[in-house]
Amino acid sequence: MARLATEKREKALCAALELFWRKGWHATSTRDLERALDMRPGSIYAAFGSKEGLFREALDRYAATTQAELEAATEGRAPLAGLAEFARRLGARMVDPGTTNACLLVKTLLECAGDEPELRAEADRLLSRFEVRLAARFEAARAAGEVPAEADPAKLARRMQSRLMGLRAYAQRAGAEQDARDMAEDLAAEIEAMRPGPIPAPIEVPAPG
Amino acid sequence: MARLATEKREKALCAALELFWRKGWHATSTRDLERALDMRPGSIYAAFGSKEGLFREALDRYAATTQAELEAATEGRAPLAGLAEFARRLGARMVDPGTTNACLLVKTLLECAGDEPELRAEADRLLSRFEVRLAARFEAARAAGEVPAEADPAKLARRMQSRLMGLRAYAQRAGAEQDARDMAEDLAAEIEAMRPGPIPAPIEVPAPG
DNA sequence: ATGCAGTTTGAGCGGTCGCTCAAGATTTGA
DNA sequence: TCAAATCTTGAGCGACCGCTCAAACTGCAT
Repeated sequence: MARLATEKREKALCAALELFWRKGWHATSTRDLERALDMRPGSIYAAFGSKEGLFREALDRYAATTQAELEAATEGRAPLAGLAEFARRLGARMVDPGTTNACLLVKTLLECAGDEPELRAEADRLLSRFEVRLAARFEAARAAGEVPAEADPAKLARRMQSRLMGLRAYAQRAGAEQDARDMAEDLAAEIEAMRPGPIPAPIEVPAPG
Repeated sequence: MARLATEKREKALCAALELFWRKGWHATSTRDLERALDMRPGSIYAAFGSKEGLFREALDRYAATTQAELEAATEGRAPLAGLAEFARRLGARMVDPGTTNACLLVKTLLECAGDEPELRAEADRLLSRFEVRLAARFEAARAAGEVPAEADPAKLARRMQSRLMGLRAYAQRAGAEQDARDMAEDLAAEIEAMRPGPIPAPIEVPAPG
């Protein structure tokens, strides 16, 4: 297996990620990839082994990027404030055409559930790893007294993960970007409201306007 | 275009729905369908026109079934109680292998976002129709005084839709059925808690045990 | 029994898929 | 300068894709 110059390989992987994210695993053909990476089939197979190998590397890269975004959002903030900031940044990134608003890991989890158990398992593993990071932040929140000592960080992480999955999937609907941003803001506000304050926040906030 | 005996056609459509739901649009081949429907290609094309025609009919049937489940869950209950019951029933149905725990409309929305704009639009339309039904229930809740008069039924419906999408997608993870059931119960409880009561429910319930 | 309209059959079409590999191009080291 | 090592190229393989259609089959009125 050949190794391209690191820089070129990175660029190719980035282009593959963009394509897979937009079109999904099955709908992306090797011909599409050849065009997007500006590489001939032999070179792609020398560098990445197979279409599946390239996809797995793209998945890993995607997950690493998302983790880095979590680090960036939480760094230098109190635990709950960091998690809220992450939700807000996700919302702010929701973009108009919407084909890549949903999480690639979720798209893969749903698309590869029927067959392709390895790809499904890989997406599952990466989602799990991210959830562990969320749980660590909630554990830090507990240690800092931001959430009750009896709260279960793993459960809170699960709930937040599920909420993020939902709002990002919703954002793939036509013209739903603003709605998704609102939901991200709601989620962020709910996370911040876990910190005990003078007035318990109501569960349902009346619609503005 | 030929018309099969209604009964046989229904059975074929049901088998196609099951297969499409499990494997998704791209991964389901016409050979798979021939096997599952026990029909030869000519008969399938005479009855449904094309693979896409069959898929659209399956989508419509799926959406109609889901709407019927909403009717069944809400019938004879107060608005909020009915919506909570629907969430609970969805949770109770989460099943072990998990390949069909996610919503077919969401799977289609995500899988067909890149190309296939018509299928994406069809899934979008059916999701929108369901959301309108949810909004009607929340509007009934407002009329009944179960939620504040200033609440926005459309926004509440959007939020619930997004939550359902999230928990059902989460349920496609390996071994996540119980977690999904818990989230469905949480959602149901939150919906019921919108009704003003003597004690405002806290946003975060400490984990049991 | 017979003719006919409607239905089902399955071989197989033109095309695309993921992928291979011999041959050519490029880089490397002496 | 030139041969060895390495990387790139692209024609093309076998398999499978969605789909067609002439032929065989079926049910029914006569």
